[in-house]
Amino acid sequence: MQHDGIGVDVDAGEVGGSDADPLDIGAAQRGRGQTVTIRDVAKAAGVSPATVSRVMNNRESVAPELARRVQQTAASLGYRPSAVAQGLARGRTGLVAITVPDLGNPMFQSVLRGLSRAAGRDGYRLLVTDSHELPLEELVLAQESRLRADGLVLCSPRSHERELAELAHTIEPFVLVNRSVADLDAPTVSVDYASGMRAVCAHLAWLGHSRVAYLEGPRASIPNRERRETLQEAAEGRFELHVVECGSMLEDGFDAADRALATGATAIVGYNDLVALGAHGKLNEIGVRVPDQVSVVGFDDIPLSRYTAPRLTTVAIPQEELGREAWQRLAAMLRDEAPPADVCFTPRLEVRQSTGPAAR
Amino acid sequence: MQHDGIGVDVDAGEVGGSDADPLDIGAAQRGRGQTVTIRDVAKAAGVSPATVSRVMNNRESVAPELARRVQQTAASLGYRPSAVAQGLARGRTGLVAITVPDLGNPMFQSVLRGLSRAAGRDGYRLLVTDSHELPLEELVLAQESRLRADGLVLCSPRSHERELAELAHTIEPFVLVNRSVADLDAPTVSVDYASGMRAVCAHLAWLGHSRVAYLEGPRASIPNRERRETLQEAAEGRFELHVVECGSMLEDGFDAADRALATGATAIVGYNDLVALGAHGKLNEIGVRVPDQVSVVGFDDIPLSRYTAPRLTTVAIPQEELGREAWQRLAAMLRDEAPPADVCFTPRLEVRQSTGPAAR
DNA sequence: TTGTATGCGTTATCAC
DNA sequence: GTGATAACGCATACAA
Repeated sequence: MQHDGIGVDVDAGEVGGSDADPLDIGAAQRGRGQTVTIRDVAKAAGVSPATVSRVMNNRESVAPELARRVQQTAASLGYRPSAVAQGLARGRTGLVAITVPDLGNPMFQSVLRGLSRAAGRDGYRLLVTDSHELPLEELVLAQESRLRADGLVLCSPRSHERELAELAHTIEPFVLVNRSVADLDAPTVSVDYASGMRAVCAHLAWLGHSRVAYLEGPRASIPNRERRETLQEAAEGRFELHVVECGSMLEDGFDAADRALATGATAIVGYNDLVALGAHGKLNEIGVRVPDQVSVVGFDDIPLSRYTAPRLTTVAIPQEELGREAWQRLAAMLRDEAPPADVCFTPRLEVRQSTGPAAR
Repeated sequence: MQHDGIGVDVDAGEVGGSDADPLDIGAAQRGRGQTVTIRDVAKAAGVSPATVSRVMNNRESVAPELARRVQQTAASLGYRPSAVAQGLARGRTGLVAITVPDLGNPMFQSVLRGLSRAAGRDGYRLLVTDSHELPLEELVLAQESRLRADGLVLCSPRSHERELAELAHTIEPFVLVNRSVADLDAPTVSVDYASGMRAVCAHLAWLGHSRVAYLEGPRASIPNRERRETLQEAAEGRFELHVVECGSMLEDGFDAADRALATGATAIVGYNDLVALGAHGKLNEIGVRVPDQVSVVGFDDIPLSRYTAPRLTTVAIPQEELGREAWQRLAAMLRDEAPPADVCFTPRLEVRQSTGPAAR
């Protein structure tokens, strides 16, 4: 702020700078930052830009002593290579993009963390995009962020298969998390939701529940469809299932709780933990005791579900591992290698305190 | 994460990997993607690259008909401008970096969302970095991400004043959220935590609590210091205050609850909502009733605190607004304008169900 | 209105 | 080992 001259003209006409000002050597003609370029360092150190580049990248072929000198002048000038220019020259940005339906959902955060850690170890940074559960924006955002990154992780994409398949080539290389798409040979990391949901069913049936409400997730969500359908199948002959429109967020669950109760259900299964917790919040507010009067089940096992009162019974999925596995595949593709085979995790039912025998 | 220098990237040696492929002559020599460049479009449309550029950027000075033709050939070729090249040529990337101490904290997510929405409206995307509450990594990460973006938002920085001031010029332009730094004229968006904490004090005193435990946040956290000190001052003559080491996450609160109880406190104040909820989880587990036996107070008012059982009494801070205001200032700087004056929000005590009269 | 020629900051391919 | 120099893909003064 204080260093560089006040009011450096936005678009100084300096370009032709034939007048070599000793102080202001060919400075950037645009914007703030008195950008120190590789050339400035080269000039100051009395070497060629190529050599400076070699030194900065620890290329072996530089005389040790020269290297030190260059490093010193670089440091003294405060030289910092432009990531953008490097990106252009190298053909890679060192960035990996990821789009999620809702950054506010702890489940996606965990995936993010897994990805971030794994990619970070390889020197990659994350470009995060939140599509706000909007299928239409999703691919646009994905395309756009892919443009600034070397690869993309599509987390729980809500887009239609057709559009996804159509635009696939524009976001390549990418890997799918939480969803597989026919006609697409993109590496996929998924979870066997059906198995998890069947476990929930068995659990509730065993507890004697004869009427269950499912708080349905966003219509565009494939995991929701899989969970709902599995629930419907598995409910057959065990209990009556009522599907209640809901959503994916706390508020949605809160708002849907009434409708769930109206079905006479003694157990409520949420599309995810947030929805389940939202519903539980409502039950608490209107004095319905959990699990004495009504049982509540979530899905995902976000960190918080372990700390609520009562602790939430839920289906645990290996969230960080999803991120790690996704990176493993993307990294392979970035190296022009064949990615590891698709993987599908089997979730585990985490029985805690929010479920109990059916009230009678 | 790795320090810079060695092992900059795993695949450094690979670059030269594939040699001249007879198929993609003159095309990008590296990696996948048979990149369609502006030149290809120009050639195919029979115009100059400059014209294509004008068309792509909606410059007025192109004949309507020509423009359409160019657009069509561009579309048919599947041309998509390289964001990296644009960044280099324009001198701006369209990216804004933000570093937060913990992406897993809903409080920061809300700030993120506010920033994302505001910046998004101006065509900017977010480059998010999580410093994992590590003061040492923080600035390194910030510098690095700043290099790929046009500006930076430092959210609740944990770094020492000195280092921050020293490296300030390397991350400019930037704005501070949740912390002001003397000797630094960076635009700042903050919250008057002291006022919020005093409200908590008054509330607890009024409820008759004579012994209170504060679950302290990370040592490097300035907000923690401010909250703790305010609490200590305001406690004078009203109640006995015990400061308990804790942290910033759910687990930390859970683990610290025992120690808080051991002080004989009838009220527990958490550094933030997560910690408070974690502690509450523990209380629930060991059968201590909230608020009948022990009151619990949080800080931040994350969305979830409204849905817990009992609903959490907490200090509400305008999270999304922090993000919005931050962008307003950064945007101004990016336009070479003077940023709006610093702003400091006054939080509001949100009295809910987790606090009650002192148990006696 | 359109084309030409540079520049953006680095990397990489050559020669030397 | 080191130094010119051509990409990298796009934007933009300037000339036409």
